[in-house]
Amino acid sequence: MQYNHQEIESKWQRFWAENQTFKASNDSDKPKYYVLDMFPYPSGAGLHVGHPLGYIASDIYARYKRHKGFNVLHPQGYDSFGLPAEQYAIQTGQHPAKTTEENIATYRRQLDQIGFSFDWSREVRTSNPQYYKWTQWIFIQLFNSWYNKDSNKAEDISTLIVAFEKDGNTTVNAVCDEDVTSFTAEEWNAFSDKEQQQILLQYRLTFLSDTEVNWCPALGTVLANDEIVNGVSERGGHPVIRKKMTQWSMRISAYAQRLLDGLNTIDWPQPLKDSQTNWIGRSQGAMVSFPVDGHDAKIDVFTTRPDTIFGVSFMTLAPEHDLVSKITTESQKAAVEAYVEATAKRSERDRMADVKTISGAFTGGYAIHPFSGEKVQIWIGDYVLASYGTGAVMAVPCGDQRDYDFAKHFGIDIPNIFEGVDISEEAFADKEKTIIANSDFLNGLKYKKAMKTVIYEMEKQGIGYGKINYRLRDAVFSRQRYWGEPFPVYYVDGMPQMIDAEHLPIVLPEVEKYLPTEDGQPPLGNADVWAWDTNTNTVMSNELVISNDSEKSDKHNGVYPLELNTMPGWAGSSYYFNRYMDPHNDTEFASKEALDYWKQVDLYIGGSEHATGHLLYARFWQKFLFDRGLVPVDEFAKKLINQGMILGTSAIVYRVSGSNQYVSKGLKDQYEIEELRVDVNLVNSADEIEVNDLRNWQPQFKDAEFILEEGKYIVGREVEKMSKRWFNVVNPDRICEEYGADSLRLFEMFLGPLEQSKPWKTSGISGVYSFLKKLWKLYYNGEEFSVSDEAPTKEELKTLHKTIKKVEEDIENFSFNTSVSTFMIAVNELTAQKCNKRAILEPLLVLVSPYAPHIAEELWSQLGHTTSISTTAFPIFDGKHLVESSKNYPISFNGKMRFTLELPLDMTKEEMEKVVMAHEKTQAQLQGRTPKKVIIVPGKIINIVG
RNA sequence: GCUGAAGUGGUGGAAUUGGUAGACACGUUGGACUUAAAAUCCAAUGACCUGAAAGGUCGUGCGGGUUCAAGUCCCGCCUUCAGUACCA
Repeated sequence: MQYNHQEIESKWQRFWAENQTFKASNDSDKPKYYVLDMFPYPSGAGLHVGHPLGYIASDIYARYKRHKGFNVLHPQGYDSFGLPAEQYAIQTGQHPAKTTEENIATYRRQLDQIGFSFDWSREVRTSNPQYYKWTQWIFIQLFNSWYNKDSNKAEDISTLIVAFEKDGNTTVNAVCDEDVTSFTAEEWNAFSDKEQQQILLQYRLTFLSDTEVNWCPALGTVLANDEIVNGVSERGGHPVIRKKMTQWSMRISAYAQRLLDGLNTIDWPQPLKDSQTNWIGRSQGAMVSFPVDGHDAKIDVFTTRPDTIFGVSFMTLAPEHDLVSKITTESQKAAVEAYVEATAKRSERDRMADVKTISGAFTGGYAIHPFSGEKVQIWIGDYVLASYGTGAVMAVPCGDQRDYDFAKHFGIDIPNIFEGVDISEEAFADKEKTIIANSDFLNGLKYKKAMKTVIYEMEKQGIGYGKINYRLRDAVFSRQRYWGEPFPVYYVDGMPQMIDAEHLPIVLPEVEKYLPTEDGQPPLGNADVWAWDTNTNTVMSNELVISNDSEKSDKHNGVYPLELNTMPGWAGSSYYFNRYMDPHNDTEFASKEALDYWKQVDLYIGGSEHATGHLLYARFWQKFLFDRGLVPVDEFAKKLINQGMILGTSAIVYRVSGSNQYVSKGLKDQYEIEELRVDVNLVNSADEIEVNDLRNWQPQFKDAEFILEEGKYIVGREVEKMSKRWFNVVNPDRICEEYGADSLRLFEMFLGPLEQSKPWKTSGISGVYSFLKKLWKLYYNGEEFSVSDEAPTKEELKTLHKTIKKVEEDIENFSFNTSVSTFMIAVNELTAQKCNKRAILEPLLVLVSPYAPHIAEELWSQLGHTTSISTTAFPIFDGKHLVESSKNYPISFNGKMRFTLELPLDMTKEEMEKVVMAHEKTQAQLQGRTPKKVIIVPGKIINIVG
């Protein structure tokens, strides 16, 4: 019988589904292991061969862990809210729920045909109301929490109210808005309810604020920093501008330090940790106040080099800084206003692209140096960013290159405060070599000592204080989109109110148009039924409640407007790993028992593109949930692996410019040509394309002429991202049909190291396919299935045992590519040995089964087993039979090489010592000296010591 | 500019972490089987010297170094990819 992958694979996929083979139990005596993939966004294009790479790797590991006796949780679901479904809805009027449903069905079919061991009974979908009920619930918990810097964790807002009632806000040490005003207990108690709510909003972990946001006019929504690439939107590449809007934000900045510290406790790839570290951007320094001459105002600046404060010769404000208009003198007004206007006109992108041009304007105002009392000029310049620090810098031209360039350009003084350093050409920024001079009480001090001294002095005189600044901004949480989680929020008198948890979920309403309303409100403004009735606690018609206008809404008997924004894409993905533990729980997002049992993800596999998005937000929510006692651990994933991308190999034809002639690759240099990408699926493994296939493919080739070389048309190749528009997408359906899922799985692993990006080349799959056929033939020597019960030979055992050893090591190290080679060697050796012995072939199947589960199950059942191979224990290497032929060992004496001996690899230490000793005795006799003692030490060299 | 990763045959990639470089696979070439093709099997395949073999020389981006021994360790360059970017 021939190896028939189609029959075998559909048979066992059905078997696994019917028997719920991979269903995980929340109650088991076995140790637990949680293997998680980043759940996919179900896009309309379906899966291409690049998508399953990480899933295959995690599936191999999950299956391996089951063989090793673990209770494995290996779930899958869909991150099903998102922009593409909504954009499709805008274009076609199709409801996003409908297209999402269809796309999920396609994904599920494609995933099933690859034979993953997912526990589908735990599937989650972020767009499912039963799921986003808990997204809304967590939002409410964030709203009801504040961050206590003394206990260094999030606490219930009620503890903050108690503190306010007792002492006002002067004694609490909280993370809050920067512009909170201080008040006493008496003042607090005298505030109106609305005033109190406004103040509390400045402390809550999710809060409303007028923030300058990244507004994308083309998409009609705000974008988070990580959704912008090079000044344009990540999706679609539309321009992005800065705009002030009232938005929900998440106080992730409260967790900046803990997000940094936590990185030391988790086994994540270093590059990913580095990019999170950079994103959080911790810098240590001081906050210093410079009074403004002649005004009742001061300029606060953050600096990492307070030790250089005596080198300050001017200050620079961001053009958007609040003080600019106030301090500008009459004579400078025209110049300053012109500069501010010019800066506002320049897009963020321009400003970023152009870092060379030095520009700025003098305000005419002066600040007073807090130590020396000297007057220093105040300038504005666009090299100072409004969004970082305080939007103002103290300029030390001798110690900072940008300040230096600015001073040189405008002819400002550059005083030197460093001992023995020439600053005539450039600034001097080497902290380690710094010795301070011309700086009063800091003279002669080195960097570290100067830092301590100056900060101490600042704090003593009330000029400033030591401070740690973070680049990490609070995350904007509102999106002007339809296809996202609605907020569980309504407004009374303009103040946000949370809907009681018992009334969740607040289900996304139907709308007729998915675009923003005419007056610029988010799409939910189009819903007819979108107001909150506090009498019945239900969503009702918003006919009466037209806007957030407080006067109107209050007149309507407790019916209030609901929040019109929806949550961003990362909301639902920030806790889904906890929901998998107990996905059908209707009273909690997961029960305490389930959370305590599974605790955290043991292995998480996904792409590195989520480094500063999902993976940072998820860590933030987990820490928050941990603080509030809702989860048992404060990092959600112990180990993480970034799988590399599988790239496409595009095919290129060359059109002779201005004609309908296409020239083969080898002759293209003789013409002036343009490159065109064509469907890779038309090209064979020799880069050859049939011109008739091309003619039929697209009308533009129909009447084309082809200039061939040796009768063939050869295409050019280019490795790039798999994408429909490059026509280089390879569909896994085709591969599964032609070669089978087991081949696809083996081949994706065989392509190269998991973490690396690598190009797909379908021609290479024949190697793994013929491996499977050879494996099959070990059991089917003729037409009939046959294995013998004879005792294996030493050679056969050697093959088996070295395979066990290597494959186990490989899986533990996630080197799945090399174990595929190991299987091939094993099959070739066993074929050569004509081995058909059960004692060898049965354990071999278990080794192969994580990689190629279908063929393994089939042969396993033909071997007479009635239970699934996935419940079988992984074979154990007995340590005895691994025998290599021999190897030359250099023998050294006092570190100098003396001679080499050929020793078999399976020798014990004692045996080796004997042989080497005998050799040494002979040598010593020949040389007429006394033999040295032989000691085998770990390592490659065998040492003889005197 | 900064941070990180990586440079090995025609190609993807191995190399027990300092011990016979190029495993395994693709591709190519030759052969067997076949009317033919597909499939399958066998052999060769880093470069150079020699008709071939035997044998030898050179070979892991470049230049040095450490070592009995370097793809692997150290120093200095070059190149590619990824992330980040006026962060005070």
